[in-house]
Amino acid sequence: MRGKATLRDVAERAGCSITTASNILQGRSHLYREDMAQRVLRAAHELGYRPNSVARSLARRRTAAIGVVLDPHHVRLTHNVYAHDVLDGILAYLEPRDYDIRLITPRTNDAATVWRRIDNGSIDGAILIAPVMGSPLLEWRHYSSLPVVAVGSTLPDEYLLSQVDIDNDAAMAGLVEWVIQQGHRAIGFIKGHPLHWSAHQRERAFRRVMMLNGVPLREEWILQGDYGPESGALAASRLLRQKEQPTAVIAANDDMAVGFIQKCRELEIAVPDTISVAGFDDAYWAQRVGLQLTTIQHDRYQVGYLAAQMLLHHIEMGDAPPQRILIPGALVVRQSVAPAHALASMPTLTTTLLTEGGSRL
Amino acid sequence: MRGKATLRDVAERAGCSITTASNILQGRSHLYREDMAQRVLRAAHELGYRPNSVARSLARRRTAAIGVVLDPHHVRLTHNVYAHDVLDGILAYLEPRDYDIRLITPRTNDAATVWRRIDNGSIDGAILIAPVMGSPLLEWRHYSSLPVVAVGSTLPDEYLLSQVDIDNDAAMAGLVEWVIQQGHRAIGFIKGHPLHWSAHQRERAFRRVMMLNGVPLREEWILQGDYGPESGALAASRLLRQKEQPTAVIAANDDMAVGFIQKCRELEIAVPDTISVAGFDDAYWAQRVGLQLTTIQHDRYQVGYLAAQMLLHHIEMGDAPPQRILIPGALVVRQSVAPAHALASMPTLTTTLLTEGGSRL
DNA sequence: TTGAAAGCGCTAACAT
DNA sequence: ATGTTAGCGCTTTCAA
Repeated sequence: MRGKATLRDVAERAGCSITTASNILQGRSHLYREDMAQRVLRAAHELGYRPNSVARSLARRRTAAIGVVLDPHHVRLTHNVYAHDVLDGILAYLEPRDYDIRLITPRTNDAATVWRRIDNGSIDGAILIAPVMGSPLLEWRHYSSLPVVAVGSTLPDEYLLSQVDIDNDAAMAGLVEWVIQQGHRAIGFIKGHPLHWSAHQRERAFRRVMMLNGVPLREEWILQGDYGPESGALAASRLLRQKEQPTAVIAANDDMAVGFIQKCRELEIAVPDTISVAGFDDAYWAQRVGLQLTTIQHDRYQVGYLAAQMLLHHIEMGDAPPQRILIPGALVVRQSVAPAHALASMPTLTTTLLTEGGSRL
Repeated sequence: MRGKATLRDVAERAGCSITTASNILQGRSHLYREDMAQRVLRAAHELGYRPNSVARSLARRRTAAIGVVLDPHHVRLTHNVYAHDVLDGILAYLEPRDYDIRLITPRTNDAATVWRRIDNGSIDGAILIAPVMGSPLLEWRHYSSLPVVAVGSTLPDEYLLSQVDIDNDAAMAGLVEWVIQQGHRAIGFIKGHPLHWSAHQRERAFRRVMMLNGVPLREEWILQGDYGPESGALAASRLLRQKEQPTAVIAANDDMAVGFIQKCRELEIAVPDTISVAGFDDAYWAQRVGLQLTTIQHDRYQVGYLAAQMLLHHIEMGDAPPQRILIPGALVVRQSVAPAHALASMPTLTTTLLTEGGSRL
């Protein structure tokens, strides 16, 4: 009963060679006589035989395991809402395919150390979760020949890294456009963490769409944040202290938007009546805690799912060229953004949207 | 440079036997002459040698990896706030000790299948995350001889399972007592998911303390929930439709409390003015989204950390007898519970508490 | 239709 | 102070 029986035991009990037992247990019974197959199968069952995956990996030279590596920058998994959903998607794809998942959370920035941990022969490939700028994970090519896919960071082509991510640029562009169409001309922005590519991509989209629409960019309304709720609150106190204030603020993610709104409440500034606030990410809680945040929703689960699929593809194909998949987001209109003036005319939308399910931009 | 160099290559280049190379690379250089050690180390470095952990595991008969197994009942990791924190604690303990973590999320309830996946020789022990009643994970003893620690479920002794959990009973008792001391005599309760031991433990504590204090238990105010926010909302609509209503409601967790409060807002019932609501768990968002939930805080991270520690202990000690660690919670008084009547006298507290940091009960 | 033999890359007695 | 040898449990040619 106990995980002790080896293939040799099975073979002995079935009265055959180890090879035979191995073949039959791997489903190649058609090579043998019916009764031989039966004997082996029965012996294995009676002994409660379970193949030792370590030995198998060694012999096969593949482990049927992949690594999920969290960038050391993201100290705790917990507060990384992004990672959970992605992880779920990864698991959903890999579990039925009998792949094992190793969770790797390096605590150092030394690339050699990091990669020694990752590529120690125990996995066939790795998914890198949201590598930030300067991350040791990006030095991949120097230290490893493992197939690798990055998720949660849309990296410049130079990195030659396969990646799956949400389309930050398009989604933010859609959001900004929509806010402008709500009649706002005085719009602030709270930037994400400067080490995240997504922060820059979202900001760039914001600036571009503002300019394209001839809406003046006021640098004093563009504040640095770090994707954390506190930084949103801080931005609020900074912004709301200024003499002139925007009628709407777009935060580069929901956490900051929530922090911002909290601070507004403390200061007794009405959202969205006095100031509109939009977020980005559709974080789990943002929708259910009475904030009614207007935001961008995207399918992080899908990101993980596709990344796993892509990785397996790379593992099988050998050295396929790097690919990039960007998944579109959807604008979710709730109640944290109001039209700029009651008098403003409602312009025609150029993007499709729903009032609470979300649709593709 | 590429993960190809084997120990044999190193030995060859250093001009020594494989054994020598192995010993030196494992830190036993004191057995050899200074220059031998240097030669080996240099050869290894030049070749970019990295030991193959699979081969090492096979030879050593231990893998230096542990499994973290999520009960199949918890479909998605994502929505299991509990799991994140625990996982963080586990990682924090194991990562520095050079243990690998395998994440296992069985999708079936067939115990044989589940355990075939878990105990396939690739881990030295497992941490079972919140096994529910009837979980295949609990059939452990029939299928595996792996050291195992359960977290997030305080199981009856019969299971002979080592476990680390929060002290549901004591914490809920403290909370209920405190609510009563706020002057409430009409108190409702929303139960957790019936398959969770914690749900029963929390309910039992509620009932006990109510009786002990001579506060009448009204069954129509004790509603079934399932730990999800929607079930809290549902309970609210059911409860608030009744002719007589409690002045306070204790939910078996924060998610349900949040759902409850949301529904109250929809129905324009003031919390805590008309009805007080207390939660349990101190979920990440409950504190920051303007709910100001009075709740029980506990250190889930610590649970994970201690569980990992306990597991390693079991792995080293062989078959130590099962242990149980219960971590106390702390009452966190925020603003979702008000005194029952302005006129009620403030009773002396029998538990220590803080108004926003929380302290041990 | 079956089995012998040679590994996979490393460790660990046990020599020398 | 260093090397020889025998595995760990399984897969996989290659023969028979």
